[in-house]
Amino acid sequence: MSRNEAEVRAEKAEELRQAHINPYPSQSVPRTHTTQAVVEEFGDRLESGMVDPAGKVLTLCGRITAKRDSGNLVFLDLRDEFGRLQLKIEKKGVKEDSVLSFAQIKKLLDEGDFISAEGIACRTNKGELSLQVERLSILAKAQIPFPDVYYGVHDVEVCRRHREMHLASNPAILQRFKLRSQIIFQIRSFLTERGFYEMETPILQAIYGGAAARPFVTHHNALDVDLYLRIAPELYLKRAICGGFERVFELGRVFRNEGIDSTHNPEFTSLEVYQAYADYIDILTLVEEVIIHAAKTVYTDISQIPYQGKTIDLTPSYEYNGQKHWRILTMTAAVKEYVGIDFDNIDLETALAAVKAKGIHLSKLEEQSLGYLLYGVFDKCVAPQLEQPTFVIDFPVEVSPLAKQHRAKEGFVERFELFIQGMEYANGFSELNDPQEQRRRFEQQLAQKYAGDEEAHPMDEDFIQALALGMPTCAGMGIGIDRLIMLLTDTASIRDVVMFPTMRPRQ
RNA sequence: GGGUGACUAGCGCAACGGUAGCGCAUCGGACUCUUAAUCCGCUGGUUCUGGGUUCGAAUCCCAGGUCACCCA
Repeated sequence: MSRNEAEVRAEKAEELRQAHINPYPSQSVPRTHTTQAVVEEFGDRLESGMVDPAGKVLTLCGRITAKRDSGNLVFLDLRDEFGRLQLKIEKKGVKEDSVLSFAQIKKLLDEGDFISAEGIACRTNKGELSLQVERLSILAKAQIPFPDVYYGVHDVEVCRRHREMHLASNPAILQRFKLRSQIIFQIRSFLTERGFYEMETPILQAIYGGAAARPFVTHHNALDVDLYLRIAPELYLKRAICGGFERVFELGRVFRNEGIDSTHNPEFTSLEVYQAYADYIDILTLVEEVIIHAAKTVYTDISQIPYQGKTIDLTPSYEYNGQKHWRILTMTAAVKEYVGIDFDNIDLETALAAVKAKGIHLSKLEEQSLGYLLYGVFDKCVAPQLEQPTFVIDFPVEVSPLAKQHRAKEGFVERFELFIQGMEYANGFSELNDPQEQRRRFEQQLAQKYAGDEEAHPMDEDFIQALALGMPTCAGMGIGIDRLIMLLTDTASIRDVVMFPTMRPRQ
């Protein structure tokens, strides 16, 4: 029975211990240079075959990603977060007081091991900038085979279940998640500079709300009550506005108990922003500003965002009320343009016949009223066709229980959604602040819930009481951050911008 | 929820009804300028799981599992 690689590596760790070398030491490493710093300091110096004449001793640390052994000379590739540097290790060059002897380096080190190396910058005969190693020690022994350096890990299941392998074997993936972090930082600082305060509202909620979705349920033992993981922070953020905050946001995780596909993960990151004394066009403008600011952390030219073979243009060039925006069209205009049915001048019976004549399949809910029908037709037939950034505005009141009635159009609310590449990126509206009207909306939602709509909004008395205390004119918006990061990192699946996506547990 | 496809050594793949094989890695050996190092040699398998058909199944059939993609 032969040993597998994991057993071999465990034995190597044991052999280090036998030699009184801890394969997992705890001392901090006095790093003087990252791989990048070595390139910056010596990159345009040193002739081939030369060693830094100043003899400056550098200390680097990182992970071995390749080992090339040619007898009394061994080359290791050392990778840290910033890049790669070759270590040149000559038998005669390793000092007596090195933690690992030349023989131990050859025999006991493998790809994946973390090490620290002390030596002098040099350039090999073949011209590669390297570190001529004098002392080398182990920081952490890797005990399973390191992903193939040349091929990397490409099995999507391994990449997602064991993201550390994906990251360790593929610098481009590490870069994607660095960008994610930078984008989120930029969004936070943009809003903070604009006077928005970041809130931390409950994730465990007794009544979930703020969106149309099914929640995850959990149980609090001491209170002996079921609690829901939030599907949105909306209602609490508006209560903060009722209390006197004028500009608030929350950037964090929300949870929706629904299927998993390339644009849906059960937990995802949302940004919600509320601004007092603003209306939906003001907050639509803020959506543009936030997304453009985020895009500028990645691209200098926002008119040429590459996404899955297409090019997205984020330049606001559509004239609306004297301002430049992304394309704006009302939902009825959109349906008229893309489907050819004019919902502004039609009754339910005629509309139903027209929709059915086009072979569009409808749910019971969608057959109930002109509003549900309009939204259903838009959602199925128009949204998937909106490739360049497009705001669709003025939604039916039936599908918008938290939005304020339209100032001019009966049966509609002041609401928008942003679509890019047929996908919803943002949603916002002038917030309903009339407590009596809010109660009526919740009651209508309850009626739908009893009629079988599992995503209908539940009644929330605490929220109505907050509105009764008074909420100023106000508008708010939400952006799906994971989808935005997909767009800005040209990634096809949400599961590859979420570092550890939800997967069915093994066994 | 429905459809399609994938699953074989640590990794990447082949064998398509007739003895499970190749490359890389691991392991042993050689080598002071390699960089997917090279050269020589040796290991390594519940072919996702269970059942069926067959003289014989990785291969065909049925059920299940995981994943991916598409549709609702």
